[in-house]
Amino acid sequence: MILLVVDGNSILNRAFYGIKPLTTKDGQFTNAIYGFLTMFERMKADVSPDAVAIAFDLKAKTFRHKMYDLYKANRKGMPEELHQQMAPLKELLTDLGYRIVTCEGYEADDILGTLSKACANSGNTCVIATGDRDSLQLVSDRVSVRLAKNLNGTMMYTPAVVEEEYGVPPKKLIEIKAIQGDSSDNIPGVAGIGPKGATELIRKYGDIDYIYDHLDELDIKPGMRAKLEQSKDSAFLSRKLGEICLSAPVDTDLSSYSIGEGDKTAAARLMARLELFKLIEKFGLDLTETAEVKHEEKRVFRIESLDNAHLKAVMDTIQELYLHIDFAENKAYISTEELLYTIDGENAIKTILTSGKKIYTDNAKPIFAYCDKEGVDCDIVFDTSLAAYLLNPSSSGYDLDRLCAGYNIPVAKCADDADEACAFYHAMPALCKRLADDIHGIGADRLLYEIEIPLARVLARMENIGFAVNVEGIRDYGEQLDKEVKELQQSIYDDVGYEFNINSPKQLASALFEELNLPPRKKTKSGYSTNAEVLESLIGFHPVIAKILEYRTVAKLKSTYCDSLIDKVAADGRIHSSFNQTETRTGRISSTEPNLQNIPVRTERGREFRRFFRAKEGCVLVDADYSQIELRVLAHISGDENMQQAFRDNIDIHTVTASEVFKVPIDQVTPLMRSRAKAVNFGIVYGIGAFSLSKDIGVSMREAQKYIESYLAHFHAIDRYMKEVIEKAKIDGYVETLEGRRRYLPELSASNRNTRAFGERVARNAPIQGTAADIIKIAMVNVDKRLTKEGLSARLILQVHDELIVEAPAYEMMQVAMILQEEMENAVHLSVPLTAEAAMGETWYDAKG
DNA sequence: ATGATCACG
DNA sequence: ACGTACGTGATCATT
Repeated sequence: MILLVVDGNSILNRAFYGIKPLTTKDGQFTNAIYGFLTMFERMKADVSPDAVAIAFDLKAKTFRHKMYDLYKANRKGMPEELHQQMAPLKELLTDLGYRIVTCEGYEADDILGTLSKACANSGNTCVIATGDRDSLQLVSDRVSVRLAKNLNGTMMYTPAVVEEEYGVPPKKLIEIKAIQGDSSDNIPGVAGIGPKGATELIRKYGDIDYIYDHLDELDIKPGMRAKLEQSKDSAFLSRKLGEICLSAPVDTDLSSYSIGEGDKTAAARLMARLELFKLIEKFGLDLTETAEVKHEEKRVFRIESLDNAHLKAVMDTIQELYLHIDFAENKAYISTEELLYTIDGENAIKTILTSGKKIYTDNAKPIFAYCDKEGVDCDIVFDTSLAAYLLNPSSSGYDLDRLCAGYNIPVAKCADDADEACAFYHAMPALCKRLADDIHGIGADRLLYEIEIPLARVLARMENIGFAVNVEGIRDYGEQLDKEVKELQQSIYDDVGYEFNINSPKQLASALFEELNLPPRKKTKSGYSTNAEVLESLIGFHPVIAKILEYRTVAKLKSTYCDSLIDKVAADGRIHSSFNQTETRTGRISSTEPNLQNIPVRTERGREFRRFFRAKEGCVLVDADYSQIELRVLAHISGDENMQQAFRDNIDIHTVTASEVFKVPIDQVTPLMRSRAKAVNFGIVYGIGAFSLSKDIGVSMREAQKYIESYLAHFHAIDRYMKEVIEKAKIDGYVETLEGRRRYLPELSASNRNTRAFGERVARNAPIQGTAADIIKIAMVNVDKRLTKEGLSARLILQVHDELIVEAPAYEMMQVAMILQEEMENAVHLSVPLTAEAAMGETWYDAKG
């Protein structure tokens, strides 16, 4: 039989430090649990063990470990974020049917040693799963080690692999360590001899006993001999410290480790409480089991199919309509206390939607889209996914099953034979109440009911309408680009001397840095970087570089913006992008299939694409964008008088900034100064560092630092705000926007410095970016209202973060431009004016100012 | 499935 | 000593 022995603490450490922080809504850290179970599941699948033992350390206090403690004195204790994950992890492992092994006075290593030996002695096979190399000394014919490298990868060590890598058999590794030492474990070894020397000595002489017994006779250089002599005691002590105990008093009856039944329901429930929904799937558990059902009165509901004849009668008895619609199947589900009605057919769906009832649903946008297509209206007052998104925009999904599980909503049992999902449709009333309470609790009522839900309707209409495109134009342009790609490709092959895949960063790196011997600048995980920044620094070294940059640009335009855009044109000659409202952590919306928010604009060649996005016959596009919305928001929330004054005076903000940073009068600001100041303004919004700023604008770090200091000295309230927002976020655990949109920041309490620094930058940026998102969302809702109210046929068709595009009949053009400007500028009232400018034209290219 | 790259605000 | 600006999505290569 095969026994899998897991080095619990070491895998847990790997998981904790290898995965970025992950927490539940209330700040319980879960990344190590997630990582541990992911790695464990993978190893288990690889090994297919008959039995599993998971070893953990206790506080060790035996002789050997007292010595350890002495040497480990400067080892830091477990950070709190990791410590709090220990207990739930152990509980999960037990619930999943695995046995956890600990032993008073012994470390996990010793348990691995003891169990692996027991295995080998009884003629069985043992696989050790661990994250550190200490256990390699245990490898033998019957014992192998799987070393976890990261979340996905393990390395398998058999005696042959160990010998190949270290040059000695596994047993001799302790001897090497005795000489080499190990700084991470504070094993001293022999001062002055490193891995190479130690390995050579052991390969030649076998062990330190032999070496010290025959020190005078051996053929060792005098310097090394002196070092060995000096550290003799240390060498023997080190061997003792490094040697894993094989006789810890643990249960060595292997059958007692066979995988048990556990309590899968408890496991799934705990995972749900930890919001680790991916794990529930990974372990093949069932979410329906996770919700707590009351013990005595196990609630049951029945499913009843409702035909059109009875539909109206039933509807009359319902005040609040809890509704899920499956448009693919043309099926609606209405939840009541004891029943879940199912209603088939489009007519019935329309009857329900137009009943005038207040509708509570799990996904409003498709319902709005349907109503828009059908020219009817419905009254959706609640959407569980939007509510849950506002409660935590960092979650990975907002499906009913997850939400119920996360809230521990009692899910009644379906008495009939039905799809499991039905239980969650039936649970919607309870779920909605909980979500609504929480939304109220965080003060996000206006955000949900007056912004996000109405916005869902606007987005649905935008998706339905789509954006007209000139397919022929795109196709022609594509052919032109294709020609250029092929020419560049050939020219690059000629320069390099052979054909290769230019799109492969790996092959390109080898062409540039090996074949052409150009100097590499930067490394990535998988080799030398070939990104645009690197290539630009190499222009001048070789004519091929410029061609590669050109090739990249043209190939990107061709594949991303020609080929795929043509694919997405619907039968009506228009592109219908999807706008996702629950995707970003800042409150922005995102656009997919295709993404219309990243159509090129910065270079002329890319910008040409916008000529193919056009208004339909008889219409024009009206395009309005905010001027400096993020800096205006910053001026408002920081209360900085200087910046506010600049906006009130309507002076170009980058010029003002340049004047302050470079200490020259406004009229002496040069274009270079302005462009650098612009970079500083951007940097401030993103949570700047001197390093990145210097890289961005090509000045020394000292210089960049000076700019930042002058900036913050002049805009001193911004300086204060940037400090205060972090302090507050550390206390509250989240930051929020003007409208109360939250973003939780577990990163701020991480032990990793870089992670924490990241959290601080996010704390500075999220309120700004998020408030700007709030504002344009309000504007969208209001623009849509106005267009309807004034009886116009103009319609919003696209939003690009600070820009709105309306397709309007030519004769409505001026009215629409006014509406856009007014509604955008008056969406909210800040302590600085908001300005928006509208322009129009037949194509997006022409309409963008 | 993940990483590298690059398009946008 | 180390890493280094916020937020997205699509494509291609690679594992």
